[in-house]
Amino acid sequence: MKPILPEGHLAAWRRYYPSFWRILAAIEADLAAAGLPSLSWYDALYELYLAPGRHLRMNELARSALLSRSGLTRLVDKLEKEKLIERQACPSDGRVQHAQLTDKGVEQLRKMWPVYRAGIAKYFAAHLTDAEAAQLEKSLGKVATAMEPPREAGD
Amino acid sequence: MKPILPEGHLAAWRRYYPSFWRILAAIEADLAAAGLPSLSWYDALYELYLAPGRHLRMNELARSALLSRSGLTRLVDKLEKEKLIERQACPSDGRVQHAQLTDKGVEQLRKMWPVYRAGIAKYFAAHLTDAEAAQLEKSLGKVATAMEPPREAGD
DNA sequence: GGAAGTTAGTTGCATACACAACTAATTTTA
DNA sequence: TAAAATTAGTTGTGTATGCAACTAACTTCC
Repeated sequence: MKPILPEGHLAAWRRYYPSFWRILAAIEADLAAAGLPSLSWYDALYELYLAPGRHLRMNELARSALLSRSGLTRLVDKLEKEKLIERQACPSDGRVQHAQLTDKGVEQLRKMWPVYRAGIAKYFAAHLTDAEAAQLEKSLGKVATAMEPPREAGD
Repeated sequence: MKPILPEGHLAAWRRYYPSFWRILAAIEADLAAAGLPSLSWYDALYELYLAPGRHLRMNELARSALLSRSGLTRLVDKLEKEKLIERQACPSDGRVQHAQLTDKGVEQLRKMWPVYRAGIAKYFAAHLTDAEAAQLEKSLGKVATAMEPPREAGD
């Protein structure tokens, strides 16, 4: 097996990988220090916030929030207990549950965003020029798009 | 709180974040499918491989391998049980343990690398031109360098 | 040199997550 | 329409990880 992995690309990966982990840990620490829940809560709430009607099926939410379905079930349990979302049975398909963002959920997003934004600014954006950010967005956009539909069947 | 986070930088973050998670999940799946251990094993073994004498203190290894000290202790337990590393008491300081890479550990790295490399190539590098990879390396290098010493005391 | 403080590593405990097995509901097939 | 296959979500179980508390060893300070 000899895949095409030029030195320069490997060097990029060797920056990409640890930078992400360290930024993530720093942001999580900031959230925890502010008495706020973790980024996985934010991700799920934010995906619902973006969705039309502010609701998604569990399956869709799992995909957007980068979780397995079982992981999503547990996360939704916690979010529902905090009344940040509500489970709603789908009238047209008895198997489907919708996760519906509540006003309290929107409020939680508003509380978390300043801390999250500050973390992105401090740990990530502060080190990039406008041009670099634009270039990064373009390059990683291609990567992200390619990975987007995490189907199991071969491409 | 109004940190400097221009739109373009936020857009870059919104690509960076999910692209990383998805690539990581794909690579981990490939490793598991090949009957190999996870990336955290690779990271730890590789850091030891790079270190002079192929050994590091637990503390140093925890930092390089992006783990908490307790997490590292548990990981080293497992690596040692597989004889991929050995714990060695430091002669000059009785508190210190060194993790020493064994030949079997080097062998494990050699088994994992082709799968890991193929994942990097397929999920990451394939979508980037040489110029983009170079630019990414430079930009994320600045980010990574800034995050590098994860000290707890305020900057 | 001995008490107090610091440092390195480990262990107890709690949490977050994935995979596989399960249940229930829908769709397909004959 | 009844059986088989598929799909959505949940639950059982195992694993990885972090934080806080702990132990042991070194350093500092008087």
